[in-house]
Amino acid sequence: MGQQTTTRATIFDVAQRASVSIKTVSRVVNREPNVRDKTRQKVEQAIAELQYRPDSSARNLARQRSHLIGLIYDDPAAYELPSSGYIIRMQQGALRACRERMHELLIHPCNPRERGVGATLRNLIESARLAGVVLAPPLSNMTRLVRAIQETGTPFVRISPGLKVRNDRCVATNDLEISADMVDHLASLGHERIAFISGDDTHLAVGNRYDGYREGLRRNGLKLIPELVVAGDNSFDSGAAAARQLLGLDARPTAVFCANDDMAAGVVRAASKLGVSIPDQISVTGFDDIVMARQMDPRLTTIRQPLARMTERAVKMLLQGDGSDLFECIPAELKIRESTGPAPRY
Amino acid sequence: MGQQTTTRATIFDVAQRASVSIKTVSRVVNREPNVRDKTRQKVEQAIAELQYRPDSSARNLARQRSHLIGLIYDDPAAYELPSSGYIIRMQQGALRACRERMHELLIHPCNPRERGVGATLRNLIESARLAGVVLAPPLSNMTRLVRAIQETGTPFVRISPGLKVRNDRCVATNDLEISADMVDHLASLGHERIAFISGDDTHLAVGNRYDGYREGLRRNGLKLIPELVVAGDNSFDSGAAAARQLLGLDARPTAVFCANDDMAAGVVRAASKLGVSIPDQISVTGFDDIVMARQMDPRLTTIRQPLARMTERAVKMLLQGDGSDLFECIPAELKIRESTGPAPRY
DNA sequence: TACAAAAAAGACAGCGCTGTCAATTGAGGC
DNA sequence: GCCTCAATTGACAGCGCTGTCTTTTTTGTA
Repeated sequence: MGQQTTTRATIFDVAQRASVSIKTVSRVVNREPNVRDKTRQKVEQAIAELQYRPDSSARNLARQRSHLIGLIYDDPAAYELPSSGYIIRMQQGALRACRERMHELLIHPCNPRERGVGATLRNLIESARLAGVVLAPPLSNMTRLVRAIQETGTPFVRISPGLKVRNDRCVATNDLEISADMVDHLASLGHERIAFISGDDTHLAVGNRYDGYREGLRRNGLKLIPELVVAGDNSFDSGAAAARQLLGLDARPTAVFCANDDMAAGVVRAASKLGVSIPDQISVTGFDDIVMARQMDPRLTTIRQPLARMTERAVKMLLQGDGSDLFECIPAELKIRESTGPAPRY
Repeated sequence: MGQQTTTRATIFDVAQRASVSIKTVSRVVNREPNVRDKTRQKVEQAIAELQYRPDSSARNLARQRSHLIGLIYDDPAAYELPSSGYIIRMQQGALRACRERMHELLIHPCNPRERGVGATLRNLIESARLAGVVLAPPLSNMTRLVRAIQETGTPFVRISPGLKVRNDRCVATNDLEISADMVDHLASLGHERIAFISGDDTHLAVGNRYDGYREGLRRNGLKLIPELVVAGDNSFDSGAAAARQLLGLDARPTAVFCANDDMAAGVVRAASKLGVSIPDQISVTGFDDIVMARQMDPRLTTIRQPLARMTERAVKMLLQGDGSDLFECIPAELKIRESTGPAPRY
């Protein structure tokens, strides 16, 4: 229809067309108060006619901060981790909140072992003048990084397992509690010899899961049997190896609680190779609810962290403005499926 | 150490400290020519002392474009797709190139079925003044979206399977050719009855895979047997269903080529439930090389698309400046593993 | 030593918006 | 109708940088 001027309309063009000052246009665009209805309409019409879109760069410069939220997480490329689901879910939540608040999401995977990450991070945050930063685990528990971000003075929220509150904003989940609940579930099925395969403990989360396991045993009147606690490294293979070890025991466990789903998948594989049937002879549970958990046979009983809701909440905290909410816990969920069943009778 | 002034250093502060004009500082920062070595050093020292970081907003405003690259892809949240690995790999490649070129990556999943996506996209691109846009499949083949982006006049590159070149920049992969290669592989193992499970064809890619399958049959002197071509929908379950159908045939196929790994996993599951052993009784191949492909038992023979390298290349094209490269094809790779073996003798 | 030409450095006007504060208008009370 | 006060609206100075054009300095040459 209308002829496209070669240059984009600016706030000035709109003001002229609506016969008001640019400040009034600014008020309308930013939904500021003190604009008469009739004026607003005039302006809105001019905006529509000119297809005016505020220029973020100019706005950012004037406001002294951008409309960008940074999501910072452990770079999977640095390790070959199959953690894509984890990351995607966090991105999804953050994106939801960003959209709602008219912000955009900048993703910034980073390798914490690299020299100078702190400086790089500071540089990004300061030069882009990020409106806020969400720091995902396990980075959220690395003092060096947290400090680097603090130094910029930019608002940030840590996504953190566990409850370690500091003086900054944090969204957590009840991973310790829910791990104990998983033990409850197993205990209620009659299991007494419940093994635990732990993971790589750079993830603080993993420690919490173990603590939850112990808490679960305690409150179900079960005692911790040292030989049933095996160290894994979060990988499928380490799960399989741990399973072989556990299944070789004279007194086998009747259930295995794995600190993550990958290891649980390894356990399932190893068990089926050894002809041990799940859940008839041994129950297996994981943690994370990765996509594969629903595609395994049997489908894996596991724990689903509310990752998307956590980052969504985090971004909202950031954009709320008031530093009110300092801490929030969003509960994880037990997903009971077919890999757990009644304890076998001997 | 040094006292932190409460406000950040600006280019003006640096200029003053180095006793030069702001323009000279700008030249140094942007590596422009015509700066004497001695001057440069003076400026660099001042920059270091003041911890000066150029303000992107100001720079973007002056330059009339941002340092942001937009990566636009099909929103997995809109479908419950387990496509996270696919997305992460594309992000990784784009991020690599962005870092190298001092740009940042904005991710923008979008649901093409939604009303007004085009407008939203235009709005994003224009108001953020993106430096460039990378459009991932299957969006890269949707005329409506491509047109919306074209209208903004912002440089963009389509990541596309197949070779359908238009007049814009595009990074492709040889999915048709490599699919035919997969058939070569099966044929070389003695297979003659090779089934194909197709996927959802909103992904143009899927059509190419089927074409490649047919091409492969042709060049190996095998004829297409209609009852061996079954429609799936890219899901695990549809793969399993298709497998049951194929295995129920009087004249079973000895190999199944699935248009993606999820379906292949479904096939493997269904086969093992039916007591059909892989690869002894039937060979199975997939497409995508998802993480699970390496964790299945047997590990899945499949095709790996160079997703990361494709987006990396795309971003580089964008930032190259010269509109030279219009089309580039990066070859996919055959990953031969244990799910394929010699055809059974009857 | 002098002079033209090239190289280096600077001056300054924007880029398109928001924030502050001043000016104008409208409403209500007398 | 006039005055006061609050509600609206406008004027204008930045925000921190880059692009263009001008001025100054240096280099090469006769």
